[in-house]
Amino acid sequence: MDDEEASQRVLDAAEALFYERGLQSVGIDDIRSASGVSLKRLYRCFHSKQELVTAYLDRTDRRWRAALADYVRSAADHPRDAILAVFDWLGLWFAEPGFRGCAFINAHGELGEVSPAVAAATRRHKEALLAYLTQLAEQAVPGAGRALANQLLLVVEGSIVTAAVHGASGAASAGRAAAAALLDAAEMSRTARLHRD
Amino acid sequence: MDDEEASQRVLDAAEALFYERGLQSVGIDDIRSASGVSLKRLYRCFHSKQELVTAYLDRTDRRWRAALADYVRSAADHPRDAILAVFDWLGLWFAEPGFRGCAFINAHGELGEVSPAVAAATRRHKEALLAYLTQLAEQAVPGAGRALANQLLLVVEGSIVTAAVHGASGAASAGRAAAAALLDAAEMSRTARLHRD
DNA sequence: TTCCTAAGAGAACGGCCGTTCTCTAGGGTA
DNA sequence: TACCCTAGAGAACGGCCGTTCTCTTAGGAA
Repeated sequence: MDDEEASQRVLDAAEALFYERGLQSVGIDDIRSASGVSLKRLYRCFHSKQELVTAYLDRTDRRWRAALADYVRSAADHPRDAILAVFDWLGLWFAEPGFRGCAFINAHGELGEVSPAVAAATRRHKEALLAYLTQLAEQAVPGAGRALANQLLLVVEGSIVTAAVHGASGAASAGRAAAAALLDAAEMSRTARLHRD
Repeated sequence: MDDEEASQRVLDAAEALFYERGLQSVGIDDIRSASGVSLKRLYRCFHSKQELVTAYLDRTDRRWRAALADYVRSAADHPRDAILAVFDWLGLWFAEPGFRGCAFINAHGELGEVSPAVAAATRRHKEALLAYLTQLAEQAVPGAGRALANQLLLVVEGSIVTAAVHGASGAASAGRAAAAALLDAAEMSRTARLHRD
């Protein structure tokens, strides 16, 4: 086993444990025994727990956003459907066993004030999500994308949090319904704007 | 200083520290020195850290919901305004120095899987919030309160999370705009329903 | 004043955690 | 075979944390 594979194994174990139990509740030794990588090699690949946390958050960010974009791309042809497909994907995610909300919101709530690295990773993730939603919203309602995306972001975050606390039931479909209503409102105000000018 | 006053001081210190830094980052000794209450008395008033965490969450729940309801009651006369006033109050809260999101979402993200007491307190708080929103929504759009409240809850949670991560800017006003659009949609579908029947 | 109670201060204890160090064993090379 | 390098296992270390215990001191009752 070379360092590359060891890093992957460590990161896989860290992801599972950090996401399930939180950052501080998981010790390096838990990750060591779950990954089967020796402590010496673990510390050669990741120089500290902090570095491992950062790597966990970064990889989760990339994978999560890629999975969302892949689903939306393959599930929707029209811009409006793309936005609704976001909530379909959320529903699938919420129903996965072991779903426990947004890794970034959880990490931020736990260590956002204590660890600047965690706060920065969370901000990056949410800004990238907002940028993606803005792109979808701008395609659906040209000229109103920014404002609509800001609202959609709230609904997405709210769905995730509510699903995490209450269980999956209904959070995704309520989010989808809300998104549809917000889309309608944005489209209506756009046509009104066009008629006025 | 009697036990009653000591309990209050301890709870005040615990609230400030837990909310700012999270549950696990704050030690009993931090609370002891911040409150000026001796360790012996502290453990007489609260038999463990867990009990103190629970007391902190319970008091925060009561105070937070009372502050929201008081503001809404005094700021709005009509049901629709009451719902919008929720977001005005959120905007004031977000702007407070030291705002760091929802104490329950933070606690749940940190210890929701590890501590059943934290998970239960979070669920109670969010259910009470949903009940309150349902009551407001039912007054605003009779017959559609439940569905509207589910959507409003998502927007409220999303606003809080977004304000915590991104800073206060805009989360409350975007939430207010989204709530207005959702209210409009619910009212429109209600009048359509009335006309049809 | 003398005794008793209770409270405060903080030492002590057991345990865990992140990180480093040591010791041992094994595999490649001459 | 003899040597060296590396990696793994896990002990060791320093530090913190929740909780309990001890010692001292002050105040009230007789």
